[in-house]
Amino acid sequence: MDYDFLRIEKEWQEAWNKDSKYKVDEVEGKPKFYVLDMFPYPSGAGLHVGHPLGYIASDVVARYKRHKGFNVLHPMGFDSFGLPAEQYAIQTGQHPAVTTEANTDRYRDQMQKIGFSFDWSREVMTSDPSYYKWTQWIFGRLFESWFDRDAGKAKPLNELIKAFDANGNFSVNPACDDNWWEGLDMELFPHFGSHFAGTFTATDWGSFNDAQKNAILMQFRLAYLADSEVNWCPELGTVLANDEVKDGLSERGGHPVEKKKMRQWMMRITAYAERLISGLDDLNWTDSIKEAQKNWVGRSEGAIVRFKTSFGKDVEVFTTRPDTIYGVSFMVLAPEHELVGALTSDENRSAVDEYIAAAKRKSERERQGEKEVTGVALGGSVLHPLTGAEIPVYIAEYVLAGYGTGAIMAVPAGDERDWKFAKHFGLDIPAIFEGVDTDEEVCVDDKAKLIASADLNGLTKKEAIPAAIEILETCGQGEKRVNYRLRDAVFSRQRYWGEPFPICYVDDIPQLIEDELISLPSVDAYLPTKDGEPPLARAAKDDWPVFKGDRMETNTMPGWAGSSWYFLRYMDPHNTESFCDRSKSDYWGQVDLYVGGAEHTTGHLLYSRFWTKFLCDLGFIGFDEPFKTMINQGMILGRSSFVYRVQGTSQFVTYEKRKEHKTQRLHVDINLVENDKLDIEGFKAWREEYADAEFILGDDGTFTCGHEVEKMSKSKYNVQTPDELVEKYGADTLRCYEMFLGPLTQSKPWDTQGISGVHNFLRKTARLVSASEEKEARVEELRIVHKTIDKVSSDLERHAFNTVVSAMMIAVNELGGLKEPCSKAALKDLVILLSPYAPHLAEELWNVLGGEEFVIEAVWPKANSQYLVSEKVIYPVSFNGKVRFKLTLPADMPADEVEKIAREDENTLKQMDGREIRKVIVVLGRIINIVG
RNA sequence: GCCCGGAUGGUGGAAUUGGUAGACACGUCAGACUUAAAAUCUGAUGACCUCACGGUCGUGCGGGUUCAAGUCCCGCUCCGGGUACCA
Repeated sequence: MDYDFLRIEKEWQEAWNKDSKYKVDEVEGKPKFYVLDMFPYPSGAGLHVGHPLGYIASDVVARYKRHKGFNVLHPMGFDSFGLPAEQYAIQTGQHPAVTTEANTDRYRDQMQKIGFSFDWSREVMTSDPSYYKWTQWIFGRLFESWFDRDAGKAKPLNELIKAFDANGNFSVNPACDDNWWEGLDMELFPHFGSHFAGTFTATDWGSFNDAQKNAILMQFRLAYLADSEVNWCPELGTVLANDEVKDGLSERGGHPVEKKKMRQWMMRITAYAERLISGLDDLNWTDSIKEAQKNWVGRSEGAIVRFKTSFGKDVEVFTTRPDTIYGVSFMVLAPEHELVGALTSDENRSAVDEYIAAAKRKSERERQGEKEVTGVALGGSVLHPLTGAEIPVYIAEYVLAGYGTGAIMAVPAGDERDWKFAKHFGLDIPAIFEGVDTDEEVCVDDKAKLIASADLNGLTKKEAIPAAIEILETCGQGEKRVNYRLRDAVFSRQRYWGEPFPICYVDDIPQLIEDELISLPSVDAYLPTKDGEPPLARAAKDDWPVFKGDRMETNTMPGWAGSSWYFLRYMDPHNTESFCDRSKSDYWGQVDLYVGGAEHTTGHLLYSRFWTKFLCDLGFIGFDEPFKTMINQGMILGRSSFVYRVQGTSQFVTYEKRKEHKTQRLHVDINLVENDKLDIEGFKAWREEYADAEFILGDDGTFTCGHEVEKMSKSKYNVQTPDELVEKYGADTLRCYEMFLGPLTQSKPWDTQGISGVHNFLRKTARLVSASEEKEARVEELRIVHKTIDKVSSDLERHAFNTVVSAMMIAVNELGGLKEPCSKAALKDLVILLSPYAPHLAEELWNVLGGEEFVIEAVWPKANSQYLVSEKVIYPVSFNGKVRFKLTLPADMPADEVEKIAREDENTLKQMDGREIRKVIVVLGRIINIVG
């Protein structure tokens, strides 16, 4: 039988579609399994072979779980809001929705050709109004909620208002910024004065007008407005991400970028900091991802310490080592710290200003990477809270404004960086550790006992920390504090192609527009306005589908808004009454297996967890972690091919002889190369300049290309799309090959050299089946098949996708090596094993073997242990660990008998050569080791 | 700088709990079939020494534990990813 994969794949895809084989519904009583893939952004370039890697793995699992009797939810959709479509719209004027649709069509088509078992009836698209209506709705819930620190969960805002009505803010503990009242516009509260410290009574609250109440409530909402510093590029009229800024200029166009405070929507993810850490415990994720998330949240325990100044304002520092407070000899502020100006003396001012300006020009990254010790003294000083000593104040890049309080107390004796700083500037290093000469080296020993530290003398770090905090609390100069690195997330974007906010303003007070879809208004251009307003500001009142209040919010939501909850929408994609009916989310529950890249560790995965926890707190769903088990697939790198041109000529020299000439290495399109041999005619036709190329061939008359593993990119001509491979070898081959390449989690080069081996395996399988006969299965066939069932099943359970393919290859080789043709009965089980990997061929072969219905619905075979045990064991006999010969013995022979036979074997006598056997180790069924 | 991965033949990789290192596949070489080619099939293929039998070395490097180490421990090197000098 010829393996006509094109016909087979087309036919069976049509057959499955006709019967809607992959459409699922909730079935009470049937166990569910939810397999989710990374949400793709449909770019104009289409899928390349790296994309399907994870999709194939998840599809294999989905199919396997169906065979095992699970009701499998395996959906696909598109994260279709995004910058490239907007960029294209700016250039061409074409509405991004048009581009997006064309791109999603291409993606869908490509995926369908690979034969994924997605339930396409559940497809969602974040840019579809019927989807983003619910993204807006979730935003609305966040806007109308606060986080109760005492209860550790989010609650509706009206509960907070009730509490304010009853007791002011004395009996509630809502999550908010430190010194939240500093975020208020004090002009709104003329009667508060400068001593207002954030407490108000029920009477106060009752006396507030709407604007005042709103301003206060804004400090506690989970979605709130605040001034946030951004990279503003006036020329582009837009805000840039950190990595879009290089040396203070925009990467695109090289325009100046300035720091600017802008009123932005924010998400209070910090309220969930603790739960984002503790929730990791129950997840089946790799330790490295959990670690990265923990580090990102960055919990550290320590204390706030206040240092007095001469002008009445304290400088607060956060420290994890309050025990070393008597070792403080100077203080360092971030260059951006608000008190820098007040602490700077006149004679130091110009040096300070210069340092600040230099720091400002550097990106955050550059500042972090700086190894040199830099800083400058302000001239001013603060008072030590316990000793009253004058502490000089510096600014330095290594102190970041965004972490802690943006100020540190420096203890050079006990901190590496502070020590280097002190040495560099010749500052005091007070000795505070017993027996350590901290003038010579910094002390990092946690067991070191404190000296010269008053009441803390003789204590170790562990004992002294609580003691120090107590001292500070007693004198009112500080208190215990848990600090997080995590910052609230900016949720506004000055873009067109994103979700509009369901917000309008009345007298500058934001109002939530409930129960109405705010779809994107049409605009005349997708650029910011001349005044730097976002593109939506171009829409006139009539352009808006809904226009309320004085003006509409003109920012849009960021890319992660829609992708933070898509896994929920898949459960109930067409619901017009709710984002997802509770009965559906109760049935499908958490995602049982998520296959995605590690690049989303600190973005998408954190935001999804945040939204899931929030929706759970309000009772909209019944679980508070989205992804129970996660596998992170590795990157697929490209394998570039090169030709060598003799310099200054149009002569090209084959790889082996390239050193005989002075050559230039040029990328050549990998489509013109097979097994490193160049298609010379194709090469000549590739580009006009090569039409007259001459070739210095190898001794075998062929032209060999060089190669290198690089990132896949258009400019390197090494992009491999799945389409060509599907056409050339078939989807089943592509699927098997991507799995066969190696462990899913590892990055690896894409190299089509090995694909023929996998294709061959499928062809051999087809041949084996077509040669099979209707007869009873023989024991030797059953041994092979059942061994394979056992191996494939256990490998799939531990997600070892690559070794499954090897195991099936071995089975086919062994069955093919038998003297007689195989029985159809034995092959049927094998074809079921094959079906998750090569569903089309499996379906075809199942049909040939006379299988009932569809193979994709067949019950997964069970390995019969009767065929797994063998009567004999081949023992390798080693001497001092080196294998010398083999002994075939009955499998049930007891250890002492095995040892006896091994001792007496003539090979043993020969190996020992008269020496005495000191010891014999027998591991039953495994190995014999003789020590002598 | 810090954190997390990784390093096994010419290549991708296998070795699941410390127990025969190199499964499976590619590539290469040789052979069969063929007028020839393609396709297919068979065999060889870690390095070195040896006609052979056989032996020595061998999982990035240096040590260690063990009857036995790719696997465990200590110290390095190089590569990849993440990143925030996190006080």
